[in-house]
Amino acid sequence: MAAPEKKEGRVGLLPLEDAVKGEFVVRLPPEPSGFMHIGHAMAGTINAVYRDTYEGKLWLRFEDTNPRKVQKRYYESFRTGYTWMGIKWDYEKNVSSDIDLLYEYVQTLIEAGDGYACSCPADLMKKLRFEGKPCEHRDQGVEKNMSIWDEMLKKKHKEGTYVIRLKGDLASLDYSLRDPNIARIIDYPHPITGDKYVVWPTYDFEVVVEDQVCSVTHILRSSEFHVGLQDMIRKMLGFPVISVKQFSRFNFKGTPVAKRLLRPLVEEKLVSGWDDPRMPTIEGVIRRGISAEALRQFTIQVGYTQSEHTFDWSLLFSVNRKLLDPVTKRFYFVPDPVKLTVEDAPRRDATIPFHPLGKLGERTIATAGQFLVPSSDIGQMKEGQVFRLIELYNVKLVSKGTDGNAMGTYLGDEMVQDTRKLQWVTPDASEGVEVMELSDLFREDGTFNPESLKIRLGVVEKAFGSLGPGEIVQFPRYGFVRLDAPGRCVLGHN
RNA sequence: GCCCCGGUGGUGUAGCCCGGUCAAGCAUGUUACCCUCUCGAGGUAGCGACGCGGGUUCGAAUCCCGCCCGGGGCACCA
Repeated sequence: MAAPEKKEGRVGLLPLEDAVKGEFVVRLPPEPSGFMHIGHAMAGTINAVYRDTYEGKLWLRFEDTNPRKVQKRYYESFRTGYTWMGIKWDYEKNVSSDIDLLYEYVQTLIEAGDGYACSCPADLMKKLRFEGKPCEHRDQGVEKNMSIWDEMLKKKHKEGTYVIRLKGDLASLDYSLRDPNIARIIDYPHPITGDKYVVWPTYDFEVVVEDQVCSVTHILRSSEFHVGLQDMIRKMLGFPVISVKQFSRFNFKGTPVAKRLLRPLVEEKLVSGWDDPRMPTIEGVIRRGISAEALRQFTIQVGYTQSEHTFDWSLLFSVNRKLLDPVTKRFYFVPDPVKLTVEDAPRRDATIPFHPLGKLGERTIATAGQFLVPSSDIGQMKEGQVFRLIELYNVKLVSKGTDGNAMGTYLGDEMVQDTRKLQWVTPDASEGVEVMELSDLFREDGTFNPESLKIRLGVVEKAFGSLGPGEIVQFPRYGFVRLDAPGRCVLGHN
């Protein structure tokens, strides 16, 4: 009888039923108003993976239509972030470079009687929209609208005085369709275009035009935008329908991505900066020791859905660990060390491979009975107990000692079953190191977790000093760490 | 208040469109054992879920209705 087949889970992202190979265009639409974060990276991965599967093209398009929010350094954050992720985009543009084109579409709508200039105060308009009533400007005529529009472009009106609205559907139960704003005056220098423009298109209008201009065939992005409104605008402009697939935000437990929550942490110096390893920014993720490949594989594994979700970091860590395990060197790190003197110890030069499979080279450590070992191990043992110094020899604990001076006696080289094994360093071939131990930035109740960073002091073997910043190794019996700066590591996970 | 979208174990998902093969798969987590000179990796086994209530049906995680809960939208933000 044949054994029952083992079922497999989903492998890769679900296919897009309406995608055609070779005729597939997607886009990454970041607003350069903050540093790129892990959610951008995951959404970018999804788009890039589909681009590859359907042999299409990928746009990197900066949605920089609010000069008050946009900053130059953030454009670069996304470029370097996507590059780090291994995401290659086929085309790049800034929406701010298409302003004249966008003006033409605004004008077309006004001329067609679909748009009008409105000077109602925001709160009045809000009230009217809520009640479904037209404002006094709605039917003032194309000529009047055109002359105001011209004046707006000629900078004759101040910010906050006039906007261009669409004649939407005042009766719609979807309130966002009730005469939405498509262009407004923002008198503030733009990092790219300077003070050339003061009239700026709003997102929902601009994105519809840009997707058409970029020949986008599929929209795959997180779900904080209104499909209905964009469809309405698309229809008014005579653009074909585009396939939209929305997915909800990628949240990680204890690590929100919202700038509103993160900025105070930076400003109040509760974290070291936007690149603090506890932060969800790409810089933070890198410092945590997560590899781009791990993030990529993780994204494909979890996929995307429309339901709310909060990933446990352990899901990502597991992927990261499996990628790291076969390629990282092992170095002995002793947290909270205590001295151990082994009596009658033979002088021994221990040659130990950097990896259990022996493929990453080896180092030799000279020993003479003096060691540093973890205080927690000594604390947990009883006097008289036998343990083993890994790759070296057995020791019988004679005395735990007071003030961190344990004593032991040499008990042979032969491996003994079921003995505790301790990593060790020698006092004269080791150096101090501090390790940043991380946990959730925010507690369950949404407040900052002051315990989110703990500094563990310890000593690491001399050979570790040959590594450069950015390298990731495993400290056996402790975890995978990334060398952050000389003398400082970040514990990514165990 | 109104509109839209969701609710599968501790966590993330597959299945739902086209009802039976689902006494619900995979991953993560956790427990035990094996392996390993790491508390890592690998192996084996166990644990653990269809939001609630009705209905249709021989049969519902899948279809219908009501309820509850969560998220998003209703900006001169994106």
